[in-house]
Amino acid sequence: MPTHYQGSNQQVAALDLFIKLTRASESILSKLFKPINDAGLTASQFGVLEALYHLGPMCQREIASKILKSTGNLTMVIDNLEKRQLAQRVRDTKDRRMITVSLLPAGKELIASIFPAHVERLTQAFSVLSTEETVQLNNLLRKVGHHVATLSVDRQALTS
Amino acid sequence: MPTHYQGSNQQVAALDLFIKLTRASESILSKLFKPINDAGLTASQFGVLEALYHLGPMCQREIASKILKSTGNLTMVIDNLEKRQLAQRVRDTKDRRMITVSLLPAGKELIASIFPAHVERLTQAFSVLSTEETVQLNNLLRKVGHHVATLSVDRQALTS
DNA sequence: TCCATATCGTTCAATGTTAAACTATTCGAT
DNA sequence: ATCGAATAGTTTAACATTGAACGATATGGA
Repeated sequence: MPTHYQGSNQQVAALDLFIKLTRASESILSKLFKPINDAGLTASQFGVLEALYHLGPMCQREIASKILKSTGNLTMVIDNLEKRQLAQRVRDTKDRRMITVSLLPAGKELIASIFPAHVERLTQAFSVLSTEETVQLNNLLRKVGHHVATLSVDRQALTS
Repeated sequence: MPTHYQGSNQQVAALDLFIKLTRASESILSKLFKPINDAGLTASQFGVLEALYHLGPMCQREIASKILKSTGNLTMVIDNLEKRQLAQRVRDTKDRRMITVSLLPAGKELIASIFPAHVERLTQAFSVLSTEETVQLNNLLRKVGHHVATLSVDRQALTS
């Protein structure tokens, strides 16, 4: 997948790295969620169930921030989980703006039955890396991630 | 962002790495495409225009394989580009099943005006890494990417 | 020539996704 | 106490995304 762009070496390297990063991520994601999709869950639904399973009941805004989605999106995803009796909404009595979402038995069973195999596949996927390489990758991603988070305001203003 | 899961060290490390990888990818993607969205293009539209810009006219199936999307999806994205006079469809006269998609002047101008700044932001994003670190990250991602691609058939059968 | 098969693109149904406008509720400052 | 600001969730419009079914076209072999 060569980059068809004539720029400086640094620019070509950045484009190349960007493509590799997103492709690796997408490739892992699609392979990983195939069995989950086959089990009848979308990635978003899985994300919500997993959050509720490991962190306990939460309001929708909390879930949204955990899985990095908009609250409007959460309304739809949880609608679909409710239709299938996998989760439930309970209006908070103290603060009636909030709705606490929790797993129903069917949802708990489902996520409990799916999650271990998911982790196993994930472990398999990264098993090609040595312990040291894992640490390296972790550090490099953290470095880039933090840097990009920093860029936001200044660069946004400069470049738009 | 701790992992709330009790598994083996290897499993916890894999989960952690997976989260970092996808978050880094998503974080870079969202920052990077913000200015492009502001310019009135979605990520998919940008992807199609960029492919046509750097690789020349192509049929929809080729575009789909370049940007890793389904052909059904391409129909919609190109519909939207056509509506805005950014690209055009031309039915192939030799093989009437195919449609060659090419840039219209407005599309060419738009992508030409957007792409350099895009590359610059990308370069900025990765500028936090040294040349050596860039090579490292590249190699690690290639390693994982290739391995995951390999897993497909066997694991899919085993785990579903 | 004719037919089975493959290929290209479209359509459909279902779900996801966001930003923005909106409703209901709460909270804080005066 | 009241009113303006903030917060939680919903709705809407527009676009994305896929898999599966489908129509049109091409191709190769009988």
